[in-house]
Amino acid sequence: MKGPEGKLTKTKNLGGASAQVENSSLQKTPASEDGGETLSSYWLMKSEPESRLEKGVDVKFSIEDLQAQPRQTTCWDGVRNYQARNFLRAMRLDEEAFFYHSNCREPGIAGLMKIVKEAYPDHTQFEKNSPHYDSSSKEDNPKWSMVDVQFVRMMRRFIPLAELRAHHEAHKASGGPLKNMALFTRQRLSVQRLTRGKDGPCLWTTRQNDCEFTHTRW
DNA sequence: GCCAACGTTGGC
DNA sequence: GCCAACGTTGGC
Repeated sequence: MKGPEGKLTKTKNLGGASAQVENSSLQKTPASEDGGETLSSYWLMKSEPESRLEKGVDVKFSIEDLQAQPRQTTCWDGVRNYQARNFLRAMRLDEEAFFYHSNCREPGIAGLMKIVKEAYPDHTQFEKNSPHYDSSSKEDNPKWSMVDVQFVRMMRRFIPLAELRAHHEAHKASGGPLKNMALFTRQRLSVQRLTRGKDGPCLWTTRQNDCEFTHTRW
């Protein structure tokens, strides 16, 4: 597939040089003005980019795999942890999520995607041959949810785990924005919210920069 | 409700 | 492939 619509999200050359926002207060998010009650969030979601069999099924799903999907969109199935599930349910349309590669040779943030459908029941919980089948979940009261995500773009530069950790460690001492980053404080959580500092989320994107927190840029 | 056993996650 | 971290299960 990857036919006509592929261009939407790839190699955007619009805007490019003209945007000259500086730190903080930039990037208003496409927030629909609904009384301003809900601040939009950024998220981090983990997936394994290298092949691994789980109940005979390969669970590999890299950001390249997302990019190769029809309309570059997929459902994010298989989350079986309550805290992670609750974050899925808190996600709102058009919010952005960092795609994190885990359990692989080079762990780190590979790219960006956005939420294109809010939480609905994860059908794989009812599929007996799914690696994520849950016999305790009933169709009339599903336990597990998923969202649909769409590829936005690759990071201009891959951000390795080691680099995130170095910032996290430094911020633990300095009180910086990544001091409580769930990647390190909630080690096995596969869906995470990036917490807000007073100027915004601890980690987010801008038009000019792939990824930044407060005044540090990647 | 405690907590040991167990299973999974995920870096290294 | 090892193994530490940690969430879940289930006996009591």
